[in-house]
Amino acid sequence: MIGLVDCNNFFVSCERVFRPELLDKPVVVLSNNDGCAVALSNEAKALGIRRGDPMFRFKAIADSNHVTVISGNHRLYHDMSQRVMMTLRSLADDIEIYSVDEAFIHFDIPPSALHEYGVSVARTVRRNTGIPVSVGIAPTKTLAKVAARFAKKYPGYKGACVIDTPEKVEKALSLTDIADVWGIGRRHSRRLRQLGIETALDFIRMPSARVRELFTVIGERTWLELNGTPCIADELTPPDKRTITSSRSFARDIHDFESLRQAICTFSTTIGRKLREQDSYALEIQVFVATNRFNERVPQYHNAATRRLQEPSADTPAIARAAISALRSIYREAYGIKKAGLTVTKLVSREGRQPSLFADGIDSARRDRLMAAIDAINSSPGRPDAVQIASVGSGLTDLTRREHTSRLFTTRLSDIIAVKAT
DNA sequence: TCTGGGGTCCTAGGACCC
DNA sequence: TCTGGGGTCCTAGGACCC
Repeated sequence: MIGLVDCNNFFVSCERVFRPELLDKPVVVLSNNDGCAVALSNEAKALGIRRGDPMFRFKAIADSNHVTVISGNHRLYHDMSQRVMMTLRSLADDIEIYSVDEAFIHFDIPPSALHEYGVSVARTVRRNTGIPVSVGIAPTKTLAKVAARFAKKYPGYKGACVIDTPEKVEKALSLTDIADVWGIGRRHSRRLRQLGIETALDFIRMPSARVRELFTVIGERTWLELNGTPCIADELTPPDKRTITSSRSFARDIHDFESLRQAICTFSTTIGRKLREQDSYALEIQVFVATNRFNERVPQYHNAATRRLQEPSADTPAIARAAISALRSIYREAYGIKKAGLTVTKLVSREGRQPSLFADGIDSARRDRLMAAIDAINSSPGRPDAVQIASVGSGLTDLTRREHTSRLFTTRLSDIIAVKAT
């Protein structure tokens, strides 16, 4: 048996830990630029606001219902995530971190004690971190996801639902809409509905060959998992990323090259740090720019350019230089750019790094030491951006909008809440 | 006026090899 | 007039996830 632990309304719950006055109130956490709803409390969902809705469209509802809207504070959420995962590690034999708010847990518990175990996991995470979670326990990961949905939906489960018999599988799948199955997205669920498949139970009764024909081996894997055959491998140590992207939409259309250049340098800084964190080196970079696809009144332009680095690199200035060169080749004065980004690809490990025959004058060992020194300074508490490359300039601060910020309750000394005023 | 960011995997088709 | 068989690698596009 495997367990799935899923944090309820995670970003909203993080904010509520430090602002308990928001409990039982409608709360929405926004994406970059305060653009879209990315997390909602149950009370906000009940008002009809949906994940992904743009703010300008639900603003009237939010204003008239006293909805608290908060700009995303991802450093806080990341820190809270680590606290949740640390607690899970103490409760399970092994954990697989699946996303910022979800983890699979492995354990050795007798069948009769599974529900009690799940309840205690939920209770302990809540007590240690303040974050409410739902626990699903079942023979496969996809079924554990189904179980966790029931645990979240029905308070009677006390936070944990176990699916451990064929009868329970059948009951649960008959009550699960096909669109709510992990691995079945919008397109596939629409296709399945056209074929008369409404529930997960209808789906597992299809012939597997038919499923494979329609949805390839991925769909077949979901079918097998729902039928009780585990097909999703355990990943106890997460594999290195194969591509790394940093990108942003801007609050307005950007018409000057200099602002874009500073944005690209900021993306290079983020990507350089992430490459070094996993000890990878990139051989290729791609820059893209795009106009506002929602605004039909402005001329549209999308373009991307690729550069190959002289040798595999995790050196922020080297990446930034190549990225600026690529940006220059696709920048067109006539267009207002709404979104831009940088991706590094063809990543290799330290051992796989082959120096260039022609890269004269690059002392990569020296550059590595410089980057390591910068990373060491920037990772000291409270100073994430202490040392920057100068070409970052003012970075993204003037280009993006955050009007409803919350505090860095857990990572900045001056933001820690006072329990009692002195 | 205002619409997010970061990933993975699979497949088909083209280029190329012997 | 008639034009093979078997393979790899890469990329773009489409699907999915959080």
